[in-house]
Amino acid sequence: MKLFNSMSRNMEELKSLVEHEISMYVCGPTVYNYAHVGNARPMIVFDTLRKTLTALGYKVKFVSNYTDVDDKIIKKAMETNTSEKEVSEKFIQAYQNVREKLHVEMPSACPKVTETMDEIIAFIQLLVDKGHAYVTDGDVYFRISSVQEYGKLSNQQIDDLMVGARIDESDKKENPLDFTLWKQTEEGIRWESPWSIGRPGWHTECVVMINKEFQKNIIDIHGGGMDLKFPHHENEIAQSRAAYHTAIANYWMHNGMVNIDGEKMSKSLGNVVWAKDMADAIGADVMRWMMLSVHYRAPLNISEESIETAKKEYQKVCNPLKNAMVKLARLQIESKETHQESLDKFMNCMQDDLNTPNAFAVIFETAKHLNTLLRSKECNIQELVAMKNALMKMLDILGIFYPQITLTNQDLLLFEQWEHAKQERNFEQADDYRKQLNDRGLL
RNA sequence: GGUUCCGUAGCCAAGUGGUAAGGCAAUAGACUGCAACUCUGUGAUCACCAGUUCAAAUCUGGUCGGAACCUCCA
Repeated sequence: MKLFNSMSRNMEELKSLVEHEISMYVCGPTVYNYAHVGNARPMIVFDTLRKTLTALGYKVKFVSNYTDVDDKIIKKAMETNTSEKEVSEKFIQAYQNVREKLHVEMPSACPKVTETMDEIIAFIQLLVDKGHAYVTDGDVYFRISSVQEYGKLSNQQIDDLMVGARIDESDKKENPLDFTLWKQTEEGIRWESPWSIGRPGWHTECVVMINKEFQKNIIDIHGGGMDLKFPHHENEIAQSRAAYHTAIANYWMHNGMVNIDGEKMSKSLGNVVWAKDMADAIGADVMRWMMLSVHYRAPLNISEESIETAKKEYQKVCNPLKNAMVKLARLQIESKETHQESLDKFMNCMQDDLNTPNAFAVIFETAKHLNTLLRSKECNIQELVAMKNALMKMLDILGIFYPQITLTNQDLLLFEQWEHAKQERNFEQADDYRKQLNDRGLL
C-alpha cells in the first residue's frame, strides 16, 4: 500500500508499527450542527481506506472523536436555552445517523472531550511540568519555541507565520503563535483544573485521545481535512513532540475540500448542504460514487451535472450486475468463484494512494465484460460468475451497495411465461409479464 | 506578503520523462416485436513561452489564470 504522506510530501510505502495491524485516527467534528457534505467527504474517504486496508488483510483500529466542548456548542446551547450536553448529544446522534446512511462503518471508538477531561488536564500538566507550557492568569499556553520543527507539516517558517498571526490578547502570550491549552472561562460548561475553572483548547484533545485509545504515543495514520493541517495538526504534533518526542503519527493524510457549484461551501454564502439531505435526495451509493470518482486529495466540486453523471454511472454498473444475478439465479448457480485478475487490477489502483478514479475504470471494464458475456449466445457461465463476484467485491470495498437478487418460484415462473409469450409472439401478454418482472425489480 | 496545490477533449477525470486510461454528453451504426438494457466506431498533443534531453503533458525557469491555508471551517 502506497500512501501520500503530507508530512514528507511524498508517496511512501505503508509500513505499520505492528505487522498486519493499522492504527488510524481521523479528526472528528465539533458537534454544534448537522454534518454537511464537506464533513461527509473525510467520512467516506477514510472509511474507504479502512475497507481497503481490511481487504488487504490488516486488522484496522479506527478512532474518530467528537468535540463536544467548544465555544460554538456553548453559544448554541445558550441560544436554544438548552445545555451543552443536549446540543452535543443531539448532533452526535445525527452524525452517527449520517454514518449509517452513508454505509460508513462505525469507528472502533468515538471518544468525547467531556469523557476525556481528566486525561486532558493531566496532559496539560505534563506539558507545564516539562516547560513546554506556561500559565498566565489562569490560562495555559503552549510554548511554540520549545519544540523543534514547528511548521514542518504545513511547510511554513515560524517567521512567515508570525506575519500572518493575529495580534490580540498577545499581552498574555509570550509569542503570538502560542496556542491555548486551557482557557479560564466564566460562562458555559467548565471544569476545575489546577490553573482555573475553564475549558481545554481544541488542539489538545486529539493527542490525548490517541494516547488513551491506542495506549501508544504514536500511531500509523492520522487523517483529516486539508484545512486542519494548520494549525490543528501542526499543534498536535508540537504537543506530542513536547510530551513524548513523537510526531503522534507516521502517516498524515488530508482530503481535499468540497465545493458546491464551484464555490466554497460556507454559511455566509448560504450554500451549505447537509449530508443527510443529499443522502436522502440522491442516495448513499450515488453520493459515495460521486465522492470517490475524484481522487481524495483533489478538490471536489459538486454540481447538478456531477450528480447526474454519478447517477448514470452507478446505474450503468448495477444493470449488468443485476442481470447476471438474475441469470445465475434462474440457472440456480451459486459460486464464490472470483475473477482474481480483475480484482487484483482494482486493488492495485486502491493500493496506489487510493486511486479511486483508476479503480472506477476497472469497474467499468468489468461491467462491460459482464455485458458482453450476457449478450453473447453461448454465455460462458463460469466466467460470468467470476466477473460478477469480482465486481461485487470491488463495490464492497468502495462501500457502494448494489441490488441483491433472490428469485421466488413465482419469479422463475414469470420469467418462463414471459419468454414463452414472446416466442408465441403474444406481445400483449409478454409486456404484461415484463411489467410484473420490472415491478419486482428484476429487470 | 508567506506556504501549498491546480490549469489535460463540451463536461468530469487518470497519467508525472518514451509517442494521451476511463466515464458523462454528442454522433454514426448494430442488436431488439416495441421499449429499456447493451455492443461497436468517431474526438484532445495536455494554459502560454523558453530551456534541459535522443525523447516532456510529465523536469527547470518565466508568463497568464484559478484555488486552498496562514483567522480554532472536514
